Amino acid sequence: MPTIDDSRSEQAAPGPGELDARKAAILNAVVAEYIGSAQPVGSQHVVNAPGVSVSSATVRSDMAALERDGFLAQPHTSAGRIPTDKGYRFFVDHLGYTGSLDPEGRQQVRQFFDHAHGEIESMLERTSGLLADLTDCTAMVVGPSHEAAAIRSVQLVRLGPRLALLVVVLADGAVQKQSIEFVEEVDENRLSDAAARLAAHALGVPIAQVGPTAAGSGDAQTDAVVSAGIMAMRVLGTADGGDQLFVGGSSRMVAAFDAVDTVRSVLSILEQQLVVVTLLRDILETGLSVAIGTEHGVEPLASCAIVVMPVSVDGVEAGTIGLLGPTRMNYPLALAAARLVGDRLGERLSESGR
Amino acid sequence: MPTIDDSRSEQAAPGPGELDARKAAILNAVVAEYIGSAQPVGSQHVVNAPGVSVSSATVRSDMAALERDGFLAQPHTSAGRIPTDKGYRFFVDHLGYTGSLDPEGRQQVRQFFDHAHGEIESMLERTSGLLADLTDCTAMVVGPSHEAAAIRSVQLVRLGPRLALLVVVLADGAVQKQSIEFVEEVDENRLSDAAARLAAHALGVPIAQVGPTAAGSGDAQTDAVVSAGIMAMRVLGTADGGDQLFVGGSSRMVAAFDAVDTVRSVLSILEQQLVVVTLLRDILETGLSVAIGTEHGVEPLASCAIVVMPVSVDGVEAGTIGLLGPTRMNYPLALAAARLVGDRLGERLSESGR
DNA sequence: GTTCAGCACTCACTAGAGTGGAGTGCCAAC
DNA sequence: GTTGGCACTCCACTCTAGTGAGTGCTGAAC
Repeated sequence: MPTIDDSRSEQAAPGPGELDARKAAILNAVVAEYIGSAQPVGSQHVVNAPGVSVSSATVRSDMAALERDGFLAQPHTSAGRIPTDKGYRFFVDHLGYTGSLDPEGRQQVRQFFDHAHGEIESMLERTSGLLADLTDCTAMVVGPSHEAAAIRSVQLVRLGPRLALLVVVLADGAVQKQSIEFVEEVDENRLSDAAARLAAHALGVPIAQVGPTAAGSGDAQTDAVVSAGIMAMRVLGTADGGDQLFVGGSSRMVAAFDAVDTVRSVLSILEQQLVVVTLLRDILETGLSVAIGTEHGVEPLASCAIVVMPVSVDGVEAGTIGLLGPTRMNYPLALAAARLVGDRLGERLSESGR
Repeated sequence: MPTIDDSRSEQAAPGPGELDARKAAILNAVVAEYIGSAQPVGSQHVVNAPGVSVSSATVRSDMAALERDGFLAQPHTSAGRIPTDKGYRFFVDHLGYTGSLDPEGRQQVRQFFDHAHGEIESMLERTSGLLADLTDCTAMVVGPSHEAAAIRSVQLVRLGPRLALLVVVLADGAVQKQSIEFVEEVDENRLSDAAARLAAHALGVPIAQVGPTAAGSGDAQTDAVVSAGIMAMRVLGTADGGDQLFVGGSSRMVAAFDAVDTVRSVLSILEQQLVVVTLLRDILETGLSVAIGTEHGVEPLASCAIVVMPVSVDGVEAGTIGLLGPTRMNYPLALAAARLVGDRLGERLSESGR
């Protein structure tokens, strides 16, 4: 459909939803400036941008066209333009260069991962802080899902006469627990018998695929303990409890909006783990790496944009990184930071256990 | 200096730092109204308060005296008065009735603990949400310290040729883990030997009191694993990692202050686990249950007040509840909520394991 | 000497008028 | 299609009263 024309620039023929090269340049310039200044951008500010070598009058007529097409909006007549969600969308879709972080940022990331230590949870927590620092956004880090991790150890630890703790260790180093209450006292022998049978039933099996029943032993009480243990494992295997969320730099949302109500509702969303985890997963599933405005469907975040980046551990998409900011966030920076940190984090998580 | 007069009311002789009955009533009325309205309180608003049956002119002269003594302040001449930190301090110190929650609140607490279930972490997390709901403050819940809990189980789970995970289960149901990396490959026998010796060394001992060394076995590699395991346990036993903090309702700080900067700095404090935990501990140690303004010494929280309440598990102070709000927070409500929820939570944590 | 009505005064807050300036849309000329 | 010029729009800011809640002071009453 696009025809090659004779122009010296790579001016694509504007198809539906497309823009000619100059309009695209103007739109990009408006978005870039608005991201920096948060002020409506006038035609005069754009004339010197690369790809725009025309007068301000021409820019104005192009801007009017961009407004007609829904890429820009005017707060009021006689004000400059601000991008619409559609405008931001075009901007991120046409980010030509896959930008990389500035040297200081790369240095910071390198230092972080050189000195990173400790258990996975604390590392993810600190990663969220790093990302928030780099991008001035709120960072969300979802830990690797344990669904696929094989069970390495199953143990029943007595806590009281009728209470025990099921402790499951997974191949990826995660430890999960679930307390089990018995209807009647269980003696030591039966408990260790049950533990042995649970181990036999579940060792090597991914936690999400633990079967519902195991062969009976003849002893009713032991059987009861075993089936309680299996039930507990199946509870652990369901997704809800498995995903850990770490949110860093939520205070950075305070300065992002003028309206106090907006800040408040955004922060309360961030307090709801399940909502955030689901949101990130949904965005990832649609194949996007950026969700702008209402694209994700969570209404209180309508004035926000979210950058998501999967984290691959041993080649499998395991965790997720998310960056939350106002729609006028610095997309190139956010994307670059998410990509770099995501890659490094994935490498780091892959190599542990070698 | 102050003389006892013939008054029919139980006017106490105002000692140093004390106030006569009417001034106290006026101060309390000002604080109470300011908490509700967040507006400077004029003399006219106070004349009908209990204990103040004088004209506004008299109230004015008393207010002037209260201002001289540092209990009240004026934003500017010809404005009403607002309480100073000292004024709030007097107010909370003389809260006559140990108020209790309103019926709906009590109902909410009852329902919560009737339906509370799941592991301790998620319960504490949800408790922080409950407290935030009840008081409209930000709630902080510090989980029971595990220092005194005896070790019930020690296990070494292999994750890789040179990597194992130390899993320690404590009597209170907590599970802690620490990964251990070996300099050379360790075979299965040595690993289980080491695990057995670690268990023998540590079982029944509180995690914070695990001894530094255990008897050697003669086999150098096993000894190395054992001592690595002991080291790991001692790391787990140090306080830092042990205290878990759950913060709920941080979005409620947004509306508490006019200044965006204040909100931002308060929220960034809340992101620093260690700072918050230390802060709560410090306040508790001074014996206060309320720290107002600068009393706690954390500068960014100078316009905040903090209500703390220890949580007793089995008669021992184990966890802590904290409520953070602006200095003009609703102290009676916050104190009542913290006390009730703290008590119920303590009961709940005590009974588990029976 | 404590209380109180009266009074003059203070000062944030609000509304309205005026002004400057950034920005637009339109148009005729190139 | 592009451009300089021009009239117009409208926000943001300043300035100026006017308003009203609230104060401090004073002198008289109890």
